[in-house]
Amino acid sequence: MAKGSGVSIDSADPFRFFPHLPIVLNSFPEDNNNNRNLHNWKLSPMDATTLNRSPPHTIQFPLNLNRSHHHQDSPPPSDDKRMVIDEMDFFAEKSHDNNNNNDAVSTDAAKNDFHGPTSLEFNVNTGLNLLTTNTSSDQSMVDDGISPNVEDKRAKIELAVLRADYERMKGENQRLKETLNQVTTNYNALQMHLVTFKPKKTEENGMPDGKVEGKDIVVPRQFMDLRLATNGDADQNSLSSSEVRSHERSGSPGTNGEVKASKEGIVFDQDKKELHLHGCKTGREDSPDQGWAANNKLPRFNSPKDHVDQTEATMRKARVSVRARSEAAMITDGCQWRKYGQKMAKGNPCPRAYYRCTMANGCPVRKQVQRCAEDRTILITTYEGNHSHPLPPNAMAMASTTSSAAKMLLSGSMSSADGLMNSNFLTRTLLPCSSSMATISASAPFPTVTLDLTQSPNPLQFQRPQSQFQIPLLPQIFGQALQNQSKFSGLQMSQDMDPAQLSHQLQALPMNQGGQQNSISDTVSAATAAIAADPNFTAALAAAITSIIGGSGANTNNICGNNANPTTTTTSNGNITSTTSNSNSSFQGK
DNA sequence: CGGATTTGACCAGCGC
DNA sequence: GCGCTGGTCAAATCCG
Repeated sequence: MAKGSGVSIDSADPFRFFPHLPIVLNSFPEDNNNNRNLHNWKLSPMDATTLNRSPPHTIQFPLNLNRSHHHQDSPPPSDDKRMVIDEMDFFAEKSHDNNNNNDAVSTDAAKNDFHGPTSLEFNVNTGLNLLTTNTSSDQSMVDDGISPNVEDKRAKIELAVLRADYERMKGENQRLKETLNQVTTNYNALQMHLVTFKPKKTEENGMPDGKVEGKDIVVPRQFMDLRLATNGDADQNSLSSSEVRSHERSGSPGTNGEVKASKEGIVFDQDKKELHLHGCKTGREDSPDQGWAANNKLPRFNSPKDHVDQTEATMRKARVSVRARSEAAMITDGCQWRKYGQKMAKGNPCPRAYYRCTMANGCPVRKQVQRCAEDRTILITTYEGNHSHPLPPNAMAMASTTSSAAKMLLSGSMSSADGLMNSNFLTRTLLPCSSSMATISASAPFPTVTLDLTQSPNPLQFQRPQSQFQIPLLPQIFGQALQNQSKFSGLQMSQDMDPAQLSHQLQALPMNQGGQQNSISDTVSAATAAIAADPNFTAALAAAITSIIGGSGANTNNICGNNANPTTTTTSNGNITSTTSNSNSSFQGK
């Protein structure tokens, strides 16, 4: 337990288990029916995803099916696969999409989609093409040698009908998928525009971003903040950082202290040093200047926008640490990091590495990576700050999760009358099924949410074996849950805060920082909710979400999900994945 | 050669 | 005021 450094993360916190993933897939009805196979393969979901976007070589299991397809000569796939049909279909579709739009002809995809025996059969016939063909093929299958009876014809017709339905369904699924993709792209595009224009706007207005921004978007504001932070402009405003610090110490409301004060104001407003949103006591929390906190000191708020900024400042202060088993030096979260320092932390023989996001100039996000002293197989990654730039799909999961957790943390703390965080609230929020997947460190200098992916689920919780692929989804869902919760809590807070503040806050939530991710996740969740009603689309939706979120990364390695992360691209270590296999270290990927 | 990493120096907050 | 600690900077070094 390192002292107070935000790190308390390490061991200080009573980590709780994170019954992750399993839930996810299981939640999908179809899984119950089919997925067993997938689970066995451990690839499934991801595979599906990867299939969709990655080149064939990445696909292992599915490909086989495809091959079978391609090699029509080869014997039909085992019946086992039949079970999976539905899921595969979706995936297939994706792959299909990826491959091309040419349904009819290449139908490859379509055929591929059908891994099931039926599919095969169809495929063989279908290879030629449409329903008609299929029918014919069907005939061969059905009739073989038998005289064409009325029944046969009926059967054919039925098959044709089914096939038609199938095609239709496929089409729908595809459309849904396209819609999701569209939304995602549009969102990213908007995000980019915002990032581009926002600064100008605020400057032009000469207004404290507050208002304008508030309405428009929060992201920009962050951006502004970030710039300030990075540029060290804060000082320009009036006081030097040192001055600020001195003020803080003295307890003067101005300067940096203002940030806090204002923040607090959001909640209680007064008690400056005693009660903080964070639930931390004064001491270190006041040392925003330190390390990561440096960002916090930067923005000084004199304008009305203050409360908003304050909120964000708070956000930046909030930290989210992820504990995961990994042999890799660092988990891959989809972002690009640059190491800028390494230090030995007190109480831990393992050095702590400092990284900063390099995906965009001035991105304030930083992370610390350190192995747990007690169990060196556990890698503790602590994130702080919000990205000031759009994130790649494969980075969204983690970013979304962390930002959501941070929001959650903050909102939770704010809502609490005494300034203490309600860990139960948070934990419950995270996942209904889990009561202890996340913990909040009240002792840490900064509010810290710890997501422990190293522990096995609670005995009472899901025992079911987990498969790796589940992991990827978790973060997203997890993040979503958090987000929703945070929003929810935000609403609740309304009671405690003034309308203006609330509005800002609410506005901030969606777009905030990792904002884009939030939006996306929101979008996805919304779509999910809408479609979920129809059980028939559950699987499709699952596949779509998976592809967009986890798969988008396109990292073949990503099987591991973020959070643990997906070791995406570069790093190669997919370890984490296994790591997450909370169920046990057994998986540790190697 | 350019970018990333390493590593010691430096700064600031905190406790004594 | 001093020492400890966390965090950052930046020159030196490494690597592709």
